[in-house]
Amino acid sequence: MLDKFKELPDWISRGLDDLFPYNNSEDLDQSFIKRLELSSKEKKPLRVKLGIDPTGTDIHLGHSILFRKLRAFQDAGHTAVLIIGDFTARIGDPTGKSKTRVQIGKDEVESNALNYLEQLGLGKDPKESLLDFSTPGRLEIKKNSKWLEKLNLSKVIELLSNSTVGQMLAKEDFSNRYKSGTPISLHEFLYPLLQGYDSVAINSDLELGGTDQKFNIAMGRDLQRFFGQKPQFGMLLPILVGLDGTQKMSKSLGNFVGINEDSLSMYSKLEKVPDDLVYSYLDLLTNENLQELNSNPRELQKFMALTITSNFKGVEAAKKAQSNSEKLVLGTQDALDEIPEASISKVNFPAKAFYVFSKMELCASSSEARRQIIGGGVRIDGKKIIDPNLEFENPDDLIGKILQVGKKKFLRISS
RNA sequence: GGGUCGGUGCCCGAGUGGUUAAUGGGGGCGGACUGUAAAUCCGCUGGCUACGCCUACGUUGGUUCAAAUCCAACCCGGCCCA
Repeated sequence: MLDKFKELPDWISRGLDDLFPYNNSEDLDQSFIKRLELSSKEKKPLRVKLGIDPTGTDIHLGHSILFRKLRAFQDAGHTAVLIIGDFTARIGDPTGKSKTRVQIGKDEVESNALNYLEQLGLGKDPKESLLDFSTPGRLEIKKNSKWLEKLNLSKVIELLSNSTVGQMLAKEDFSNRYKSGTPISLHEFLYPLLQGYDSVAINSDLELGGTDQKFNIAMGRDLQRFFGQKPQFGMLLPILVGLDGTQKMSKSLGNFVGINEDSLSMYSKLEKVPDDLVYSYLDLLTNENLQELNSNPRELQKFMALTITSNFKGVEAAKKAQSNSEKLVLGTQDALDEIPEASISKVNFPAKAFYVFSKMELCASSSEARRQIIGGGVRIDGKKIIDPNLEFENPDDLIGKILQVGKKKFLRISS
C-alpha cells in the first residue's frame, strides 16, 4: 500500500493503485475522505460505479479484483451500481486493444450479461459469491443502452465538444495505434465519452476500474461537471498479471484462471504462478496479513493457491484439490479421488488408439492424438503406449481403464 | 477520390512457377530435469479410425502439365496527396 493513502481505512486502501483526485483540501470534489465523511453524516451511501463489458463470458481472477473491492463497499453500506455496457459493448472499449474490436450483436450481449451476473452471484448466498445481490439497497444493475440509445445527434455533438483530438491521441492506446499505423475508427473516440456519460446517468460518486481506465474515468468527471453534478472519484486497482508472468490476465491470451473452473484446475494453475507474482496475488486476491507469510517460495505458492481456491470453492474443496494435485505430480493417479468418467458409447469398434483418444475428447483431434501417442505422452492404466494404431476389438477392452494424456488429463472409461 | 505499398498457418514473419502442409521465431502441447514451475535440452505443432485422401497462403475467376508465387476484377488495410 502506498503511504499516500494511509489515512484511508484498510478495506479501501488494500491493493489500491491510485485514487484520484486525492488531496487534503476541504473541497468535496477533491477529497475522497471528505466525500466519505459526508456520506456517513448524511447516512447517504456512496454510489460506486463499475462497468462491465458483456463480451467475454468467463470471469477470471483479474476481474475479481474489482468485484472484491466493489463488494467491500457494499459491505460497508454503500451502493454498488453495476453498469452493463450493453450499448458500449457494441463499440468495444479500445483500451488496451491494438486493433479495432469486432462489434458484437445485441442478442449475444444479452446472454453474455446474464451469464456474467450469474457468475457474480445472482441468486446465490452473498457468503458464497463475489457480490451481494440480496441485501436491499446494496446493488443496482443498469444497462447503459437505456440512456445511450436515446442520445440524439445534437447531444452526441455536445458530448464530443468536451474532448479534443489531442486529448484522444494522447491516450496511450490510441497514440500507440496511431504511431504504428494501426487503424483507429472514429467511433472508437466515442467510447470514453459514452462511458463518462454513464457516470452522469447514474450520478456516480466513485468509479472503480483497472489502471488502464484512468482516462475513461477522468472523462466521467469532466462530463459530470459539465452536466452540473458533483464529479466522481476514480479508484484504480492494479491489472492482475496473468499466469505467464508478463502479460495482463486475459481470456484471449489464455493466461487466466476462471472463477468457474473446478477446484483442481484452479488450484493447480495457481500453485505454479511464477514466484515473483505470488505476493501480488496474495495482496490483491485475499485478505491475508502480508506481514506474516511463510518465506519458503514453494510453501508460499501453495498457501496462496489454497487460500484463493478456498475463497471461491470452499475450504474442503480446496484442500482436496491440493492433495489431488500433489498426487498428480507424483504420478500416482490411482490414488486420485475423482477421475472424471465418460462413456465409451460414442466410440465405434474396432477402434484404434488414436481414434479413441480423439473421440473421448482427451485430444483435440485425431491427428493430435496420433502425435501425442508418438510423442510418448499417452498412457492407459499408467502404461505408456507408443503405437497410435493399437487396436481394440470391443468396448470391454477399455471399460474400467484410465486413459491419460500428459500429466494432468485423465479419464476413466465406463460403459 | 488519386498515387503507392501490402494482405501467408494461433501470432510475427520468410518464400515470388514445380519434393510445398509451405524456412525461421514466438506461443502452445508432449518428454527429460526441478521446489510445482521457470531456465535448459529433446520432440511435436492443418484435418480425416490414415501408409492414402481432403482443406490451406484476402475473395472470385483466368493462364499453365503445374501457382502462395503470373494475369484480371473485387474486398480490406498502411502511407502520401485531395
